[in-house]
Amino acid sequence: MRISELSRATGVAIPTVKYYLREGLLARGNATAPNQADYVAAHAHRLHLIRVLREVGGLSIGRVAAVLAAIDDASLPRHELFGVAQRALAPPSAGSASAQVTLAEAEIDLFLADLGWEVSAEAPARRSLAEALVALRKLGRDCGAEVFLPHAQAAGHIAEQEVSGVGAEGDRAAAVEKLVVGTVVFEAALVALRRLAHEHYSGLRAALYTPGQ
Amino acid sequence: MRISELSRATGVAIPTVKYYLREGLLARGNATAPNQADYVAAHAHRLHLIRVLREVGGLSIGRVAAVLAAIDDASLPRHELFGVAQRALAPPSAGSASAQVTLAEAEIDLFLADLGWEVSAEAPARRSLAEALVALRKLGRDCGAEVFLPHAQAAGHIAEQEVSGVGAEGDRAAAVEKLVVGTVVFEAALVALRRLAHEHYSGLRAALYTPGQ
DNA sequence: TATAATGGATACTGCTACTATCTGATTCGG
DNA sequence: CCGAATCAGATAGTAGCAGTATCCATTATA
Repeated sequence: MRISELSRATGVAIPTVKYYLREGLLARGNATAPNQADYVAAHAHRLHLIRVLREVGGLSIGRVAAVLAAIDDASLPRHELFGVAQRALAPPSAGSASAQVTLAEAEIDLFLADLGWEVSAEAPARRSLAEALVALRKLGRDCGAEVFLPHAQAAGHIAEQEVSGVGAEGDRAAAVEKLVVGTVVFEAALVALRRLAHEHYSGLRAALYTPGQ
Repeated sequence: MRISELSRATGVAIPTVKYYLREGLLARGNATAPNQADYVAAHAHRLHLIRVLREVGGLSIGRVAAVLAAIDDASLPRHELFGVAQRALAPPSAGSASAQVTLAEAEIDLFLADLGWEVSAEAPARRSLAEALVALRKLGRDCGAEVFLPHAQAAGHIAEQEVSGVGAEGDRAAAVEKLVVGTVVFEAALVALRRLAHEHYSGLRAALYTPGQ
């Protein structure tokens, strides 16, 4: 497969493919001549993965690179895959937290302890949750971490099912990829479904179908 | 309150405040002299809202502007608020869908019908969900819309509680704002909680605490 | 009154994610 | 076997976004 076929097969423009090659996201094809290289199905798959992470997951190219590095790193022990994948997927938390956020993080820790959840102190999602709490307060809602209880229960439900569904089968790289794709794609799906459910449970369907009223 | 006090009170740099003024996200202060304007608490609140939508919600300035326009539009009837807010918050869906996505959308419609959910055909989240399904397929997972069933149930649960919690009290603008903030902030919280739950339910805590092994 | 800060306009910057162009092979249709 | 098209790779350029910086003629302040 030459670059133009790869491009056609995946729907990614040739200059973009070249850009990914330059950035090291995509391995170079097997060179058969100074200006001829052979790409195989694995290249097309990798290209699809890159695009899904970018477009569905909204990851930057740099973050995609980190995720791919985790997928490719054969030295990672299996039991660390989940953590590494999560860290690679996490948004680049803005350096040091404000005092408000640090305070909120402590509240979040208590909340998680009440739930019986054990998470590492470095989990990026801890910070995100604290920031969400601070956001609510800045906007005048005087609430504690317990506002998140319904969401925590729902999240716990899904996560339990998802984790049990990820078997140990397949090779290591395939397993990390599955983890990453699951995290990213089902997150997008969950968010979309919540919004659809909002629409359903609020009574706005009629309003949307008859916008004139 | 002068601009420097507004800046200090909210933690937003003065040039950034000026940028928001230029873009019309923030109303100008009441001018008391050619180079003196008075800002009030409402300005600080609006500034906080802008930052939350940007940083927690990840919205672009353009999208923030659309959301604020919906909040400020006094002519919107109350029963359309939810729909308008959702549309304003939605990511700018890339024009026309591919054939694959269009096909997936039909499957999603069936899936939603099976759930008994009634959503408008223009709901942007429908497209997002279809795109998630297409992403899974591009990566070699041969699955139907029913893979989303657990997520749909969880999303339904939360949405039901959230919708029932949003009363009709307060003035109209405050109500839309609450809707928007709830959608954005609890979405971020839900996503963070899912990741934390992943960490808890997979057995990776020990691995993270003793990374050397 | 000297110094600093203000509001507003205009111009500039840094970053990201591509695009475009160039070059010297190489392949392919006739 | 020849000329047009295509190729891989390198280098340079672009568009858009979200601020930043600078300038100006005031106005507040020590």
